[in-house]
Amino acid sequence: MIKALAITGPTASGKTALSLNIAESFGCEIISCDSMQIYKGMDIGTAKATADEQSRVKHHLIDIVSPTENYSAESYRNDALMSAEQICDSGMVPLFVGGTGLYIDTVMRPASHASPESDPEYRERILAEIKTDKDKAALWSRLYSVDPASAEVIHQNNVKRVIRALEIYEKTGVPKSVLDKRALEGVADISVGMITLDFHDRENLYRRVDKRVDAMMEEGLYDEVLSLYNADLLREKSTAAQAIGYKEIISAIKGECTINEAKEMIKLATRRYAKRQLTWFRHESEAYRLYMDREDGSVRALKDILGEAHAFCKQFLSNQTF
RNA sequence: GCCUCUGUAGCUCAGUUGGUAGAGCAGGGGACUGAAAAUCCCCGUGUCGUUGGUUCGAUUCCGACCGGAGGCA
Repeated sequence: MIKALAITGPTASGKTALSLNIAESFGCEIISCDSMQIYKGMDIGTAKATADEQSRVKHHLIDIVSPTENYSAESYRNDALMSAEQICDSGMVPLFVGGTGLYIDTVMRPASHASPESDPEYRERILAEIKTDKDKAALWSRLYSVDPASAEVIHQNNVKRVIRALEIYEKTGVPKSVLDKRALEGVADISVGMITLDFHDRENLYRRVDKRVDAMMEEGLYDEVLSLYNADLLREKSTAAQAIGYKEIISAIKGECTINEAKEMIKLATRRYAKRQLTWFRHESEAYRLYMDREDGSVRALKDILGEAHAFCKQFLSNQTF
């Protein structure tokens, strides 16, 4: 059983700074838990730890694939567990840091279940047929006839999920709902002590988001996207090209909007993303909630935040029973 | 100074032939098991600028006043 720490929370909440401090204090190596920082060359827009910061603490799962490649939650699970084992073998503590809720959850799940790999061609083929609401309803009915339990929990407009559930049934002959149930039976290989960052006053978070986007623009986000785009690394339907900060700048490059408009759209999209992340981490009931501001919304001293985080990590790492 | 248009949800605006109102965006809540920074679901009471008048009843008609835009002097 591997014991690991984790720091999660919405974008711009202060995960990186906290993680460096914790890593240096508790002898950790960091495993990034971020679906976009895996891509090479996407540095400014994904707010990767700087080269300097990465030299202070070893980081894993950053810059591991080209923006043109496909990656997935399950690839992440495999890579992350492998990294965690390596880190433990070298006598260090794995520290997961990032805001991709699905990714951190895959790590904490019981052993990988036998769902088939996703098939981009299958998706494309089905997606191409879906034009109207009627098509969506028909697709959903198709799922209902083979896997009613999944159909009932997936809205018919959520075409991506409907397709995935159908794909699983057609490749394995077993409904997704059955596979999911089986997956719950195992035992996780890893025990994670998770801190999730939160704010009493959401405006405090939104202000940090705005400031960060301004900073990214000053650091040269436009040029970063432009050179990736010119090198044909941000292709239309790829996951990387859908990243916040990248898709908006691509629009500006194509002349669909001004740079300033792109900047405002990035701020808006980032705020909405942060909100979704808050929703995700709220259901992380085991996690320790660490507030970055006081209850009245005023600023909280950094040393208080660090003190609270240290206390949690110390307690978790010394606890022998789970 | 006079004339015309305009003032409705945080923003942009519909609408009510007089029976107290609704969209988009923003915002809030939620879901999430191999695309996840993606994808999807749910949520709209606001002195209808103020104040008089007509009316059983006005946000809707009339007057005055106060904002805003334009035109003529």
